Amino acid sequence: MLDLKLIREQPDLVRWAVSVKRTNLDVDALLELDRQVSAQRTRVEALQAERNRQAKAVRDASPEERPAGIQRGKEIAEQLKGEESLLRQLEQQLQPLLLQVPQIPLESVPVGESEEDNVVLREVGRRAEFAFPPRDHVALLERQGWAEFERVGKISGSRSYMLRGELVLLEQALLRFALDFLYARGYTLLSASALVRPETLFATGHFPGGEDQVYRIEGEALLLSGTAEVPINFLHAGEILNFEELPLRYGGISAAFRSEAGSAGRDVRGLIRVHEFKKVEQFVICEGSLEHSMALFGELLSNAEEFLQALELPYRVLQNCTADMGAGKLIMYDLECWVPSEQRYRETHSCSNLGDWQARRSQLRYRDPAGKLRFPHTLNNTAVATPRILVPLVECHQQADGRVRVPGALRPYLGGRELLGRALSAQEAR
RNA sequence: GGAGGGUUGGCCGAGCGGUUGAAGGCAGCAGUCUUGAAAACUGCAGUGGGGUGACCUACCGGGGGUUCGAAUCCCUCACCCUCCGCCA
Repeated sequence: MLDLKLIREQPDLVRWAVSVKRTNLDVDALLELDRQVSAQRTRVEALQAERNRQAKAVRDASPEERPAGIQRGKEIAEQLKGEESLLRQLEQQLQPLLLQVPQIPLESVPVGESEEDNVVLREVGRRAEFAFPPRDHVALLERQGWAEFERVGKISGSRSYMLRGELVLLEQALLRFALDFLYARGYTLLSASALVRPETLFATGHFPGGEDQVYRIEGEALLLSGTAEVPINFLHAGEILNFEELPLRYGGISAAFRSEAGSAGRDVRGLIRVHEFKKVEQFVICEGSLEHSMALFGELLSNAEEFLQALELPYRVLQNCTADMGAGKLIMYDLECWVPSEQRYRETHSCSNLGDWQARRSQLRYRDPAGKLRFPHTLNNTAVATPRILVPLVECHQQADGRVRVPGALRPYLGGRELLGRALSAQEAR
């Protein structure tokens, strides 16, 4: 959500944002409706003032004057009823439009038309060279007995998976490493429920627009969130935060659910795109200035990069262009890890600075040192998401014999083991 | 699932249907006093919307209703607490 004043005073800026973000929003219709709401509000308030005056007059009236005063009050109340209901109608028309107004991207963000226009900022780490034909993660997992792909379909349908054996431990190691990693950097850890109310999804900006990505619980007004960003963002909703406690740094672990409506046929095989996964998310609430939030954007980004470096995974940093960055975002970088079987990078992390866009929707404020109420900035980035991260991890660290080398950072979580799996025979490994 | 009690400003906590936007306290800001600080005392001070301004208006968990007039009465939803039942 943007400040209505900004929309009124700089409609061209908003039109620009709508255009470069490929949003479908009629800014002029919004402005016209806003004018109608303002005019109607003025009418309603004038009537309210009259009603209040009349009520006081009745209170102070002599018994003889009273009936006439009450009659007059009734007339005002009757008229007010109609005008108020019209105001409510207009406001209800305006509200959904306001929720669609995108954040103005930073000037530095490349303007683009699709994800094709995202910009590679840098590539880090050496892509593994294999002296043998590398297997893809599905083949690797099946041969090691590390996953159930065939049977699980009868339990949960397509895009489902079940990890098995040592891979369960590897997944837990990754999650635990991510938590320790953030804890060591002063992040407050949260173990969050994915079960959330609809307003939490409006607050983050997933709604309106992302409704078909989210699972609903039948008979309940609850939904299954696709990221801990949703519950964490709403944790302080409606509060006035103490300036001294900013920035709030959170590391939240949760289950994550995504319907993947609209991705039919894409990545149906393996662990890249599944309906349910586990994620450790970084989430920060900071002072509402670009100076602060961009510093923290850098922090969230380098946390993720250091994490990937600790996993010894080659990755690249991508700056998302305006068309591929989501309505609420000021700026967004994706981290993509190298997947040998596909000979390309796949997204594992997504780092965003939302400015005050989410905070406005969440009624989240703080009092600055001058005593003025201000909206903070919010940011988020993945710390780790599994099982997706397992794809580059097992593929990049696979050995000729089908075993998987454990990067040093994870060994403490796996009893010091350097290799997972059993050496496959030449026949098995085929 | 059943029964009852609650939700008021940054926090705590009063509040007969009509000078209550809301007592009082704490915290905050300014001043007096003091070498300085503390204490004490005095004053200022809620949030959003509208107006150049005096000022008007809304907000006492959300929504709806009764009334000339609602923080106060009614309905409804959410949440919190207590007891009973069930339960990983």
